[in-house]
Amino acid sequence: MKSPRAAAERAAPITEWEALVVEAVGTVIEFWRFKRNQGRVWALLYLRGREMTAHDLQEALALSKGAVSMVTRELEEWGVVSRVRSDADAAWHFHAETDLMKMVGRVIEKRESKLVLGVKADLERAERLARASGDVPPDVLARLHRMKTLASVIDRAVRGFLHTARLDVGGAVSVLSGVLPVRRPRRGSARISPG
Amino acid sequence: MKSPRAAAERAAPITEWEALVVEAVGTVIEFWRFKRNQGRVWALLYLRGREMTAHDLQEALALSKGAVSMVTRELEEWGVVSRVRSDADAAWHFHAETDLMKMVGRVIEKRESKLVLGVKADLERAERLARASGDVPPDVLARLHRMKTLASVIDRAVRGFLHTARLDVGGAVSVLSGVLPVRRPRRGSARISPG
DNA sequence: GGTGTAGTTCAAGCGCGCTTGAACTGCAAG
DNA sequence: CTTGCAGTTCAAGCGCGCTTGAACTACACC
Repeated sequence: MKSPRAAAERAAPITEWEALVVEAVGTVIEFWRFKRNQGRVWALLYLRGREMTAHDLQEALALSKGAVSMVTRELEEWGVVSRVRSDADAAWHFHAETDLMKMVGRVIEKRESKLVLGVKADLERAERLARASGDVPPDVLARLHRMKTLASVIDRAVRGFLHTARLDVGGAVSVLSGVLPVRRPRRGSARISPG
Repeated sequence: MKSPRAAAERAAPITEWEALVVEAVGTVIEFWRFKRNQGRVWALLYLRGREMTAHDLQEALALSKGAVSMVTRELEEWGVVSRVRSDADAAWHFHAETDLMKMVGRVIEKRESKLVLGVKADLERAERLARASGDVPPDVLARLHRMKTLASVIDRAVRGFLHTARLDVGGAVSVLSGVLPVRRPRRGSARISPG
């Protein structure tokens, strides 16, 4: 064969239980508007806990060459996967970082900001136009104004969520990396298992 | 003509500023995984503050007959739009309720529950299978367990958000209906019932 | 130089959900 | 009964984003 090294370390085919985990993470990540395969790749890397080549990933997850390239690049940009050049092998090897949720939080926040800024600008322009036109009844203007208020309320609620999630996820990061978060006798946080 | 009543009350074509509002709400509602046209219809009904027929909506928002029928039925099922038979006209008239966010919160919560329950079940099954197979290294089992913990953490964060959002939106409802929310510095008992 | 493998890019294809519009029911007036 | 409008349904069409796979670059070894 051409590459005895790679051939020797042929990727282990994915097991049934690994597939369950991979698809579960894929489903969640898809729900948060990322690509399913991003979640699948991260999940497998994290689960196995050792480096895998692009080729390994391609076979284990039944992806095309191109898909692996795109997905890994995106995960790398977000800092949830890193790529190392191993000595024993000419190929790149990927391994999972543990701060998946930090990335999710960051990206969601950016998306939300963009959305909210656009909407706010549109509502304000609408209000200006409506006032300028002069023939808009006061009750309609009042409702328009209330919608702006609603937008702010929603915005604040989402930001509050992201903030809280970020904090909670601070614990989650530790959970993923194996470091136990400080046990606070808060609400039912007794879920954390001994390492 | 055939129907002098309807002809006389021809729907006012949508103005530029109304379009801005309608599209803004459509964008937000779409972001929350509802149909854009659901947001557009609700927004126009709410903004104008008076009843509109299916035909009015069709013209004002450039929708097809079928689309109006589907969208209004869905909005009705969620309780954010109601339908009344006017005396002056044989047709149904729609008008907007003000508790849009209550619906959004409810539906999002349902979706999230479904997702989380499925994921939890899958991860638990995976853990059982992995243990049963016997040849899974302990560190991998540990990571699998940690993923379950992460799932719980995320779940709790989302539920916290929805809870908070629901409360905040209690105020928002009042905002939309014109009743000013009481400025309570603390959350919790801010449930305002005008009736 | 040539050969082979690793990885990237992007136009074309595919899948999936939303929208359309024609056929349908129902009702009221003539 | 017929006519005409209001509203519903659903198969087919369309749009949009993800995936594919072939052509490409890059690099290592001979």
